[in-house]
Amino acid sequence: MKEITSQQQRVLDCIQIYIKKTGFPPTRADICRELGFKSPNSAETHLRALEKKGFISIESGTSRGISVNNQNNSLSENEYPVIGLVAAGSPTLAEENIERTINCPKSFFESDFDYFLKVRGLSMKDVGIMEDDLIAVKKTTDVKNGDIVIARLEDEVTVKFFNRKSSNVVELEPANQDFENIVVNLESEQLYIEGKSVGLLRRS
Amino acid sequence: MKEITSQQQRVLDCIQIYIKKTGFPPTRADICRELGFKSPNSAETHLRALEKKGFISIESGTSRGISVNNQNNSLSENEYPVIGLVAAGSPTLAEENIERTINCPKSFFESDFDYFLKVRGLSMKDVGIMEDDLIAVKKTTDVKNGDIVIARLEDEVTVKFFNRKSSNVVELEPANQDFENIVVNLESEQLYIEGKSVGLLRRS
DNA sequence: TATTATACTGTACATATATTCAGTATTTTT
DNA sequence: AAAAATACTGAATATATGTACAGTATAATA
Repeated sequence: MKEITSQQQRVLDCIQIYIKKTGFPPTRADICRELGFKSPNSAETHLRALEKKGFISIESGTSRGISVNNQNNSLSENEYPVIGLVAAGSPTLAEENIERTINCPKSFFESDFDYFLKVRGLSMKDVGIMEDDLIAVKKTTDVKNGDIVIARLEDEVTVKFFNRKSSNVVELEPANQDFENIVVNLESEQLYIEGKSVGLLRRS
Repeated sequence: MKEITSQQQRVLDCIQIYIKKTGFPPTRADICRELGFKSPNSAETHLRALEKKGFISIESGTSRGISVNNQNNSLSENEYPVIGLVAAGSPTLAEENIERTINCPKSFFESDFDYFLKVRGLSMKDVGIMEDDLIAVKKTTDVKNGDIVIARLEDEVTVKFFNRKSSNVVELEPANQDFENIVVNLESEQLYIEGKSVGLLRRS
């Protein structure tokens, strides 16, 4: 995705506002009217530039055939995948791990997030994370002590408090007295931090 | 909103799928192609019927000028009020009780709901309802034993399990051993069931 | 320095598209 | 029993719209 110019940004904004307002994309003439251009070719050349840079797609020969490309992945802007049981060693977001998707506003939680993780077990019961709850997970390795993290240890994915004891030792702490702390020696064991919890959803 | 016929539903579905797939609404010819009609007038009459019944709007003289009216649609988003501390005796949804609103899809929880209630206290801790959690509340008095209800007892609003003991006695049961059951004798006390919990949201 | 990208005006035209009119037939409502 | 709604085919047409072509001008790039 190349850089967008300020005028092209104006046109892109205009398209998105028009769609939001009317439900369908603008014509070249509509864009001219909105932005004060006097020739439909002004809009046309901007559209071609936006298409070349990947911001929109244009269906040729089709009236109002403009669609705005969602910069991120194939998932539509507000569909978030729900990850259930993650198979050992497979990438978390692999298609076979996606149980279903949930339509949710992007800024629904305090931070943006990438997927929902369906909770198994009661190891975080004391902070109100129950079986089958959906944790909103932000993919990041930038976690602080006290964060609720989604960690992969060997072939196990687990949700725990993160607590770095020293440069080589991390403790994963449950919030349930029936469970014990997991002490990870980073020299002998591999610990992947998949992300951290930024919110929770329960649908019952 | 009048009743929709099955063919009209097919056309409406076709429009929504087309928009989702392409980013812009279909033409009459597109609808014919998708549904196997041989005359554009077949689509036209269906569109007129859908417009008359309020399911869509048509911008006349405008190509692809169809917009789906989602006000009652489950996909549409809505602003839901967040109710915090409810003043004694005042209606729950009175403006002064609304802390803020949250934009949330209508069909976000299993059942539709009316507002979010911000939880105070830990009386339902053992079922994972923590302080400051937001409970999605459906306004209803139709509750069953075992439902988590929002009940008003005298001037107190509380979240508890509902348990009808007899025609005149209801028990409100916490999910926390530190709290005690509230036994309500309906003959001597007034119990208002404001609604029941249909989901939970935590934003941290 | 030549070339390409950006940022427009203005005209023209083929065609994509909405929309009307004329029919036919069945079902639902009044 | 009549009227209205539903559910189509088929043809015709005005216009809404994409798009090419001809210019002008400035900034960025090679």
